[in-house]
Amino acid sequence: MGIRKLKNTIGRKVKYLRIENNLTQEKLAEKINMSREHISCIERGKNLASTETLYYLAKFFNVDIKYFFD
Amino acid sequence: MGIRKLKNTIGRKVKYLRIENNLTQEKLAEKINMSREHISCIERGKNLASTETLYYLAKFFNVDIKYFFD
DNA sequence: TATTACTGTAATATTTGTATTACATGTAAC
DNA sequence: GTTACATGTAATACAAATATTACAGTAATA
Repeated sequence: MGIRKLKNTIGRKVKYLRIENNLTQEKLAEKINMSREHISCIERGKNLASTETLYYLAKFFNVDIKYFFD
Repeated sequence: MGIRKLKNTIGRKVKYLRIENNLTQEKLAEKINMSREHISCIERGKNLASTETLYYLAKFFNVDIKYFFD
């Protein structure tokens, strides 16, 4: 899998978890201390979430890091 | 786990996998297309490997991404 | 001792992740 | 149609990841 596909994969997972947990981008942003705009970019596959961000997302949603890479 | 501990944890794992596979920092750097200096920093916990780097490391060493996070 | 291989480390530059601000778009309810 | 909420998106700026270059240190070995 290349970098582009990786961004899309992670983006889909983040969006799915967010919706599943009934959170807006803004609420999620508050929870993990990041900007709504950046979450939007990550979900749309424009940006690649950093290691730190993925770590906190996994922790918050109580999923394994592995989940984001499938 | 905070960011500092995360760096150290990942660094230890990278070094362990590298030694276990009988590779020098330089050889590993060639394999995954990154600089030896940066691998050194990652192993010593000075830098945090990016999502992209962790992905390629996991692929190369044939381990799950989860491994790097304990 | 001299040499070779491996690693640490600093300085500088580039790229990318992220925040902030601002505005546009969409969508549902009223 | 307008109000309110959610999201897209662009511009600017900063921080962190990474490359490059250069040099120092350490250990093994001829």
